[in-house]
Amino acid sequence: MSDSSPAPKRRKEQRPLEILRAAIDLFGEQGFAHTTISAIAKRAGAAKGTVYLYFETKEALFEEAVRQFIKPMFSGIKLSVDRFPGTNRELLEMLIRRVYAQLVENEERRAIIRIVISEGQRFPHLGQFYHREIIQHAQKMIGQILQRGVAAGEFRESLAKSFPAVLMGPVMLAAVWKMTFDTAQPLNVQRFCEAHLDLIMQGLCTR
Amino acid sequence: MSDSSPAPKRRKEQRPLEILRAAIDLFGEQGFAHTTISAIAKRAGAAKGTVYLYFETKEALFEEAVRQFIKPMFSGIKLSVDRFPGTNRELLEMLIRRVYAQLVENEERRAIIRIVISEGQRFPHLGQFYHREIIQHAQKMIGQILQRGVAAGEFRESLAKSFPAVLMGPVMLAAVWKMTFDTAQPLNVQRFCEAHLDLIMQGLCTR
DNA sequence: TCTCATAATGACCCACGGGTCAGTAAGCGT
DNA sequence: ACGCTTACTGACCCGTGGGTCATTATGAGA
Repeated sequence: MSDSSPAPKRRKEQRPLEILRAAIDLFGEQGFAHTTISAIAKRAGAAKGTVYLYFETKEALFEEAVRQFIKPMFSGIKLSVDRFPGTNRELLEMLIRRVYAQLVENEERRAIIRIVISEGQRFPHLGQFYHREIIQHAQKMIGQILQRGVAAGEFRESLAKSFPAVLMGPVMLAAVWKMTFDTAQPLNVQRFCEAHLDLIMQGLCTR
Repeated sequence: MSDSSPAPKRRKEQRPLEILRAAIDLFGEQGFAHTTISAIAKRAGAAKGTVYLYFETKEALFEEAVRQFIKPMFSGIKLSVDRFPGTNRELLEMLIRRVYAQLVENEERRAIIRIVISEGQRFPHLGQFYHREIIQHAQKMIGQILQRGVAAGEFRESLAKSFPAVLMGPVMLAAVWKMTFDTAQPLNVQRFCEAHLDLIMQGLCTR
């Protein structure tokens, strides 16, 4: 018997993780400055002092919490580019759909994005870390798909190969929109995604 | 003699504007929570109490400062769609170039964007205001260009007409990149803009 | 059941910063 | 010059929240 929630005292080495979870939730909701250690402790079912048992300072807790949740962001998106059965066009399409599902439609992930943007100035580590863990991998993956697609005659030679990120522009906009303008004008992510795919695949101009 | 900086006491009805300028600078650099009224006052060459002569609370000052600088953002971008001499394609191209120049390359404007994203949760007014003053106008303008372009046979029928914002996605990404990842991997905005135009005009796929 | 190492607690300390207000001094009218 | 209005000042007040630490509670081993 014992444990569960009423009196799960003592004997816990999963405490740090519980605290990190609570922390990332609150930092995402309220930002760094407006989140108190007491609030984090309470949500984690612990006392304030317990937090300081595992983390030196609020800053340290913050950085570790964000890192903890940046790491797995890419694993949800990663797909084996090498062994994909379909065309490169289909692969790119699937990748983009997956990014919308993983980054735009998922509230916790959007919160991470907001945190990185908001606190990027005061915590340059975060921007660098996010770049290393997500952006770089994504760039490489997209670059690879483009290169193969061109070789296979599916894609034309475009400037996008120097800036793979340009393909993901609308994703960033959708994420920001959801966080910022959604009350003013709700965004239908599904249809936005379709418009995005339509645009980058076909372009605007007639020929 | 007199005035200038050493002892510009009293007699000022431009005081509020000086304070707003100082405020927007610091809010942009450090965010809402980390900016102190004393710091704003000091930068404006006034004492703390003076700030409270013109603004009720820190929140009020913040909202007014941001509004003050959101308003003119669109005027720098606006162009007369009706009487443009060139093609719709040229018009769209010029519009996008101008948006990069006004929003991405200008540090103060980027700061506004970061503020709206960062503080959008705690100050929903801001998101709504930005949407009303910038997003809505921009959507209308782009929608108009697309519509005419299709009518003139320059553009194909695309899903972008339901989501004009999708065209501006890469702009948002570039702005965020400059604020967040630029130390990790500097962004060449000029060339990024070219890649963006290339992409949306021509698309990726061969035909 | 008793002991002891240590996980956990929360009252406490104190720096910081939003907001106040009694006092100061700059100009203006006379 | 002399007052009088009022823009302006900054020392002060006090709530908040990061960080500490003496004390308590827990449970594993004897």
